[in-house]
Amino acid sequence: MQLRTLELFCSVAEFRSFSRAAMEFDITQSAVSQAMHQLEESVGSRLLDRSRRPLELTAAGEVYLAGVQKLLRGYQRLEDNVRSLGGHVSGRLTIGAIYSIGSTYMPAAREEFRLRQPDVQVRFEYGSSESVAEMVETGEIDFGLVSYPQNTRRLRCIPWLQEPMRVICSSGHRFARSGEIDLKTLDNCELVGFESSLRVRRKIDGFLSQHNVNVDVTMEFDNIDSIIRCVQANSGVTILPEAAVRKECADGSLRVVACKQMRLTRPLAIVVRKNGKLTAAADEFVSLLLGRSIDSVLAAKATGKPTAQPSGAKSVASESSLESDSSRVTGGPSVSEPPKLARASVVA
Amino acid sequence: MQLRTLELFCSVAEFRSFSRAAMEFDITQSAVSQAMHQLEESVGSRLLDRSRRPLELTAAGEVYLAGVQKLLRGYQRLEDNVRSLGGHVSGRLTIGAIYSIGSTYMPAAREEFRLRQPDVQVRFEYGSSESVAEMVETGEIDFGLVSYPQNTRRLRCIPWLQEPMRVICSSGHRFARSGEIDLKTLDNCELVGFESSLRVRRKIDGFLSQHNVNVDVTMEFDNIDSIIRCVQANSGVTILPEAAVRKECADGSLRVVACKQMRLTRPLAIVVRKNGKLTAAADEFVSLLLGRSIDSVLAAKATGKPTAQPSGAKSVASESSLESDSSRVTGGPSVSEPPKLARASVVA
DNA sequence: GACGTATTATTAGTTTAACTTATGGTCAAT
DNA sequence: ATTGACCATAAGTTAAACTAATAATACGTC
Repeated sequence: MQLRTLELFCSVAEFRSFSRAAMEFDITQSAVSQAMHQLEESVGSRLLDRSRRPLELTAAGEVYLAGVQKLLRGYQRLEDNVRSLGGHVSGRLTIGAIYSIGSTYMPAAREEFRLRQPDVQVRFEYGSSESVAEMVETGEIDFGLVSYPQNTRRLRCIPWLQEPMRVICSSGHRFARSGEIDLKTLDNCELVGFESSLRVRRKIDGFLSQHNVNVDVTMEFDNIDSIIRCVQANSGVTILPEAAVRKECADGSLRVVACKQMRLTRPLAIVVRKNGKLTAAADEFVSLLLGRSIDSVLAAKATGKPTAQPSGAKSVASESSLESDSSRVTGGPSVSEPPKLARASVVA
Repeated sequence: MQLRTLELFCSVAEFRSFSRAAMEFDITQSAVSQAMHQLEESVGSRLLDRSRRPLELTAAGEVYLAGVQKLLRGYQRLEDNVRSLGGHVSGRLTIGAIYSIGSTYMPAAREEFRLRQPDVQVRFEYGSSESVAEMVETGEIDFGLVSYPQNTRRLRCIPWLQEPMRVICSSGHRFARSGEIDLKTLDNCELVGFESSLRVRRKIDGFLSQHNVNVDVTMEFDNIDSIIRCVQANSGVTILPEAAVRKECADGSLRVVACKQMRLTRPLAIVVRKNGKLTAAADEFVSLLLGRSIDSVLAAKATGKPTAQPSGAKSVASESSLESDSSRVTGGPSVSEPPKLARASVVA
């Protein structure tokens, strides 16, 4: 008897429907039907009366439901107890990330995680969003960090950050000396940019043409690091997520050009397998990133209600300068310290 | 999380050994190792300290053990409750049996079972011991009833009856008029018997030659029914399980010839898959046959202790005339009524 | 009462998870 | 140090769970 089957039964009882329970668990109705049959066979008596719509619990079903709910709550408490008692989590943890996330957020996240869970060996794998997703699917990595997330049959994407995209120029560029610019200023400008095959490029192109701005992308790269070095070397201009150039802004080699109309964000997400729970270590890391338990996120998705962030729990994002106001986005060397991770509350 | 994994953990904790727990569950040590690793990962902390021999529970492990034990007991109680509350068991039940068991014991067993569980549709499949075992393995039948049981990698045989073998003759044979005979009387006798390829035949041959009795098997058959008809038609002699000829003894066409030295039994067994629990219906039927819960039998096997039969619980065997004393095994028409099934207590 | 819609059941084929086999590494006792 | 009992790990196999497609069934509607 699978513990999950018991949860499934509770869900069925709650919704009075196989199909809706199936949705909640991201499996097919057929799977639910089979599981419930198996459950009834194992218990030895009918639990559900399917002869009416919506279905009803039998007397035995009611008793069983009450018992199972109590049991599951008990197990949940036990697990929490033991987890806190064991204190530290052990094992290995492998995380996949796209290059830009890896170099931007992971150093701080890794450091903070090391403090919390010193016995977990963390390893990173870098690649494109696609290859990261694939690695999640094959189980090569525990979870992935990607941009422009896409759910698939086996993968679920949990929204993480909306990175503001900014106009970036080298300190030698004329924009560096101008104050705030109008988006129109970019018209007919030469830009360093992403390869046209990348989703981020298409998003930027779409945004600019939407504002009737025509740009000339003279050099294309498939990763942020190359773009940065190119802009530095050639006194160029580009559009990048602000967080990616924090270091360069701090040392003065690049500038964020203030531009109020530049309202474009790059969505980042955590991608996990739909089936197969995360390891305890992975769970902790994700909680650290989100600033709250992953369970609360998934639960919110299921019920449709938005989840309030528990007080005192701050994510990587909330303390980084991502939601910076425009005063910080002027020509000057205004960018603050690298992102620090808040001590997020861990339990669900 | 599999409920079975939790039980496995309890077993590991009890024995302080992976290997012994593996034995109890009839799986390999490797499987236990993997399951415990998975459990630790899911719970999020080490439960076992493997760095000493014999292994010890960690602090977290102790807490977890206590909690899990309570939980499992709770679930067991819940299941019992619900089962009794649901009252009757439903579903289909398919039983496999060798011909002789089918015709001897099953009519009465089926009748008794119908009284207890009127909502279960029982169906029988007949075949040789081998083909029955195969059907159990493929899941074609819920369990099988065979003679000369043999455990395999996937099948477990639960001893059921030891059928006494008797010398049987037709009413016209000279033995029918003699009183008790000496085993030596059979020396150089013509016998109707089983095909030499059958295990039962080899057992009989072995027994007779052990007692220096030489017989001449003039006709061979692969099933009991044919032997019986042959003996009836040709005034022959044979050696058969007593229960198989009860009807023929009752109507006078055959006689059981008393013979004290004839100490040979044919073991019958219930054969089930090692993995995959029985359905509730199958469980009930097996309990009926054994006169006690199957769980008690398996538990006894695991601990090595013999299990006491609960008072008031009688099996098919205990009320049939299988353990007949020699007074009933004389030449006369002494055989009593067909086997009746005791109302066995059902719960574990 | 016939029909359409929404739901569960069933079957066959696929994917995932569990287990076995084989082998290597580790602890403790001799 | 050597041995023996024990647990870990990897690769391959078997069993369980799930999906996809389709049939059967309940209920509301005309």
